[in-house]
Formats: sequence, structure tokens, C-alpha cells
Amino acid sequence: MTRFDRLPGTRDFYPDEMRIRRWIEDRWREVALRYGFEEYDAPVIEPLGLFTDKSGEEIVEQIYSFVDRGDRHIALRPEMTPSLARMVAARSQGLSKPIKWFSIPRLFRYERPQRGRFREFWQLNLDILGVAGVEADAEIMAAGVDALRACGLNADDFELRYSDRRLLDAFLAEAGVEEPEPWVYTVLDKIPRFGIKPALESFVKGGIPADSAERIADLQMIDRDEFMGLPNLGEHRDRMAQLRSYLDAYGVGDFCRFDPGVVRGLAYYTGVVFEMYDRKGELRAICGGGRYDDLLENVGGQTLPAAGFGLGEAVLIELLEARDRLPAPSSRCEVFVIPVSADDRRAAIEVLTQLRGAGIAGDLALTDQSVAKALKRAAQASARAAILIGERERKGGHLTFRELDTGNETTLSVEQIIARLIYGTPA
RNA sequence: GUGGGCGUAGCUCAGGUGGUUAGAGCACCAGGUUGUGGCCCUGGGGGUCGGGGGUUCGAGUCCCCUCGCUCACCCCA
Repeated sequence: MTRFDRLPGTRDFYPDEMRIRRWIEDRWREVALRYGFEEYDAPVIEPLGLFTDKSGEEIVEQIYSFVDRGDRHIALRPEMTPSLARMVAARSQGLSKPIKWFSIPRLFRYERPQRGRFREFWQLNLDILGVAGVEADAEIMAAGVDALRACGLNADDFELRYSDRRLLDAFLAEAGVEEPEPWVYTVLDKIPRFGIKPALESFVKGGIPADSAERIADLQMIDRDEFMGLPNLGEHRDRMAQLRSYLDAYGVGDFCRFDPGVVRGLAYYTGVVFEMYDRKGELRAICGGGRYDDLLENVGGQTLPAAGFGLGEAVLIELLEARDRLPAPSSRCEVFVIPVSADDRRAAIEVLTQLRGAGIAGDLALTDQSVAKALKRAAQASARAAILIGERERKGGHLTFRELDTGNETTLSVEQIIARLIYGTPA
């Protein structure tokens, strides 16, 4: 028990956990780069107004904020999109379109922590700006699926459910609800969790006629083919069909399902919206995203169509754990150098330095100890090999190279060892 | 903010109806002699039993308060 505990909702990343976080981030980065996205970052602290302007004052309750010595209202960023919008808006004239950027930001939200949700966490954020068509939506959806696939998850583990706000709006209009206010989406979004009854009450309370309310509340129950068969969906139906064909072309069709029930509670979405969930439905959403064509204009830039998603590391780790897919810990170093006695230490350091100079990860015992003990250390550090340096080796001008998994020992020069570690065992 | 569950060693947990210096396994450290590991054997360090108060001759155990963690709700950008 130390004098200070961790703050609520924060995590210590001991090497075991850090390895896993780094592994995930490496995979995300690899996928983003493979899809042609460029990495960016922004300050962790931003003006509080950057977030309140977009989401309203009540969001302040969920933001870590403080006043600095210059009387500035500062926020620890709770999301990345406003920073992205600010950066792009500041240079929108000079940036060639489409803009394909990604980031793996550290974010903070002042919420009650619970399973898969912390106050400090990381997200993969991936956005395309400057493309109005579903081509961009399909590209980011495919990248999102691959970001999870790269972590060892497959179509049995998770799925992506998508819909389109415009399609939804057409459906609502057809039911007699024209230009719905944002709260209508929020209520619709909650039907799967709380059922139709409270939704109907909310709709009626909000001034929607009872017959319209019943029809739109039906959204979550409606079959998707039946939904697509509804009249007056026009171009929106065609857009969904096109999106579908692209997703198939990307090879992610098995992961994706059209689901008119996907609404997203958030007000700023304007088009295609999607979420990724574990198939068993045990965990909260792993990822949420969609099209937000008006946001950049709202933060003061020029109009620029945009689509993107945020994919959190917390739920992903939960899912990997639940499916027993967490990666095995990787070895700390390849080779462990063992001076047989204190007199051999200088020579051991020189050999190790040569190995490190050749780009090989190597370690040595920093205290004098028996060869037996040192080998035990080497095995614990899961090194591939140990190199023994004692009187014999120094006199003979060679080294004893011991493979730790087989116990095979050979006598080699430093150069031979380097070649062996880099190119593998010669045939 | 609301409700449930839980707080004993670094970790996982034992500790009937209150009773001597609070235990185990794993982990950690040191040995098992002088140049060969994972096993095994021996030994060791480490806990003001979350904190405070009360009842009692006596509290890890009972009562009250408090703090923390956790799960769910609200929210989820």
C-alpha cells in the first residue's frame, strides 16, 4: 500500500500490460498505413470551448477541465474529432483532398468507470475528409474491420452494423415525422435496450402523433428486406446497395450487416453511420463512426464532407481476453551474455556492445553470479541464446554459444554469432 | 448522481458460533560451493486484516461511520 493510489478510472501499464497495449497500437498503425492514411497528433490540452461549442455546455460535466495561470479554460481532450477539424480548418485551402489521416490519441473523460470504460483511454481515430460519396464510407469501414482483424479477431467474433441517417430520415418522413429533432435519434437508439414502450411515451411527449410514433418505433423490429422494400426511399436505397457492393469488393462482406436500427445517439452525424460489436453481444460497442458533413463548417472552416470512426482499446482488450486471443508475451531480448567470473566482465561487455551495434537486442547479468544462476536469468528473460565468456573463451579467441530451447552449444566467433542471429542457422 | 457486490501478503484466496506471536499456493529474494538454465530441496523478506470509532477481559471475525474498488443504471462525443 503506497501513500497515493491511482486516480479512479486510470490504469498502470506494467510491462505485461504495456506489451499488449503496444501490440494493439502497432497493429492499428500498420493497418492505417496500409490503407494509405497518414498519422497526425494534436495537443492533449485544448481550449474548453473547442468541445463545448460542438456539444453544448452540459458536456463540461464529462470533461476534465481547469483554469490555467493565464485564466484560460483548458480541457483534457475527450475526443479527437474537434482537434482534427481545427487542424484541417486552419489549412483546408492548402491540403490536397482527399485528406486521409489517422491518430491514436490518449483521451480523457470524467465518467464513472466501469467494465471497458476508463477515464483515460486510447482510440484509433481514422477519417477521410473531402469525399462526399460512399466510396469514403466503404474505405473507412473496411479499414475499421481490418484494424480488428489484424488483432486476431474474425467474423465469428465481431460484426459491423451500418445504416444511413438519410435513409432513416426518409423513413421518418414517410411516417409523418419531417426534419426530426436530435432527441428523436437518441430515443430510437435506445429502443434495443429499453424496449418500445418508453420510446412511445417519449415520442408522444415530444409532440409526435401517436400513429406516427408507432410506425417509427417499429424501426427496431422491422426486417431489413422489408425495410428496403418500403416506398419513397429512392436514392438512399441505391446508395446502400452501392455501399454493400463496395464492402463485398473489400472482402469484408462477412463482417458487415445493414441494420436500420443503427442510429447513433450523436447529433452531428449526417449520413452513413456504423458500429462494431462483439457477436455475442456481451460488451459495449467497440467502435462507432459515420459521416459528419457539416462539422467542419461549424468549427469555422470551409464546408468539407467527412467520415470517420473512433475505435477504443478498452473494449477491444476485453473482447480479446474473453475470446482468449491476447497475444503471448514476446521475448525481451534475443541473447544473454554471461561472464563466467568477474574478470570476464569487460570482455563480455565488449561482445555485447558488438552485438547491440549490429542491431541485436542483448542483455547481461549486472551482478556477479554463478553461471547456473545467470542461465536461469537468461531463460526467464526468454532469450533465444546465451553466450558464455570465461577464461577458455578468452584464451581460445571464440565464444560459447548456447541455444536455450535446445541446449545445443557451439563454439563461434562474434561475427558468426551475429550472422547466425540475424540470418538464422546456416544450412 | 442512483443502486448491487466486494475490501486479509505483489497476485489468487483460507481464516465454523469473537480466543494465544494471522495462514497457504503462486510470485519475489538467498542458498543447494568454486563454468551450464527451466524441475526439485532448504531458508528468507513482506500484511497497523482499507481507515476510524464502538461493544468486549479479548475483534480479521459483531455493531456504527467512513474511504476505496468493482458491476450495473444515467451518459457514452
